[in-house]
Amino acid sequence: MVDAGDGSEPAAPRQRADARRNEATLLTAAAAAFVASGVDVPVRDIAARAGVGIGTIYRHFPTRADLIVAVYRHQVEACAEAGPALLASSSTPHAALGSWISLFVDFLVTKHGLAGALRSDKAAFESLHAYFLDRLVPVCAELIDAAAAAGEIRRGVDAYELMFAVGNLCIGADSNPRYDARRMVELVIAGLRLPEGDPASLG
Amino acid sequence: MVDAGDGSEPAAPRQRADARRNEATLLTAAAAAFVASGVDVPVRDIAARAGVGIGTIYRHFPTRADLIVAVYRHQVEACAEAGPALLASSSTPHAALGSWISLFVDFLVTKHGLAGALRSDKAAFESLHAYFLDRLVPVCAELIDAAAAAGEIRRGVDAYELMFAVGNLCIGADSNPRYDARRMVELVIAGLRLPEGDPASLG
DNA sequence: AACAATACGGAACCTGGTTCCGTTTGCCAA
DNA sequence: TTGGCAAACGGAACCAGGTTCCGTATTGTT
Repeated sequence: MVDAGDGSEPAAPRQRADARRNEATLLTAAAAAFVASGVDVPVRDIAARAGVGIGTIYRHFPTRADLIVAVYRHQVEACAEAGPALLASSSTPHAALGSWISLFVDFLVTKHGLAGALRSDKAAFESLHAYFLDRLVPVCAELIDAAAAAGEIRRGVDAYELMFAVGNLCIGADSNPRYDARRMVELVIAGLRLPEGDPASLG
Repeated sequence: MVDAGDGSEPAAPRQRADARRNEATLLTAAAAAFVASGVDVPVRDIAARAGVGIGTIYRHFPTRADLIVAVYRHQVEACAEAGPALLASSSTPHAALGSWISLFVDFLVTKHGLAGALRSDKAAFESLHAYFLDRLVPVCAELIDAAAAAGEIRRGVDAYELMFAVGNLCIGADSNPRYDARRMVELVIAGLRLPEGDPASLG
């Protein structure tokens, strides 16, 4: 959507070679730092790891959220794309929804602190939140609609709300051996099912 | 229960009058500050509000968690005590569990940022986390056991895990009009129910 | 080779938590 | 009532981590 129309990358008013190099270096350094110390790792540490100054990191990634998004973009995209695929290949829409959410949960819990960062109220993380939501909520909505249309789950479930809830459930899932986010998310997914013989108990 | 046996307060090697006064002042100031700016309000703000120095606040409440616990102790106690009462007065254990969780959720979502603080990985919040859990997990376990014994919910649900999950679901519930934690928690509680036509899934 | 634009580094600054110590205050005993 | 001392106070100072800013170095072009 930023593309000017030519071949590959867009309106970039040509970037200097060292800049491009540094950006790549930073990306790998950040990825490594995130794995080693979580997404809350101090900016200075990432800069040091990449062998660049603090200024450089801020020039390329004005907010920490930009850096996180850049590092995980591939995986988020993959997750988004898996939605329709699962819908096509699963036995039922509800099964597809379950598998897809499970994919998302796996992604989140394996990134130290990412779920927590998503929920931070710092303005800097706003765009991180927004990116995840923009990309994944529509996919989730599609799955929910399909399951609802098939009569497998209750109606009126909001995709945004569900994604938000799942994200929340993943907080602290790493770092706490007594808490298994997957199990709790499963409970939510189970709760979506229509009560089989008891429609009256719905709110 | 902490009382040594004499009249009122126990082994306190007598506290100076001004100290006692300041502690009370701080408690009210903190409560007000929490309401106004959330539990993350800067320590300096609380001190200013109470008209005392920063040192004083740290002397009385070495960590922010201590302050939070002190401010909300009454409500946590009340919640804990409501457990057995609900079990006695509700039509079914599962209903009691639902009502009790709902009580807890109402408590959490009305305290700006408290749910988030509970999940902070800062060491200072460790004791906050511990207090909530120590006090409420046993109550929750009792309700779960009763419901399981009555055959209303699946077996093997861990009280700690459930409380953790519910706490997580409350994060961001204030401050985000599009997210209703109560609804999501209800989903979890619904998910606890035994699949009605599927006795094979019983533990 | 020289110049302008671009990018870099990191010192400096800001915010907020935490510590420390010189000063003040309350309490008791003489 | 007063002298003395431990308790308590206040807030400056320190630390950590994020963010800004600007003098310097690098790139690429003419």
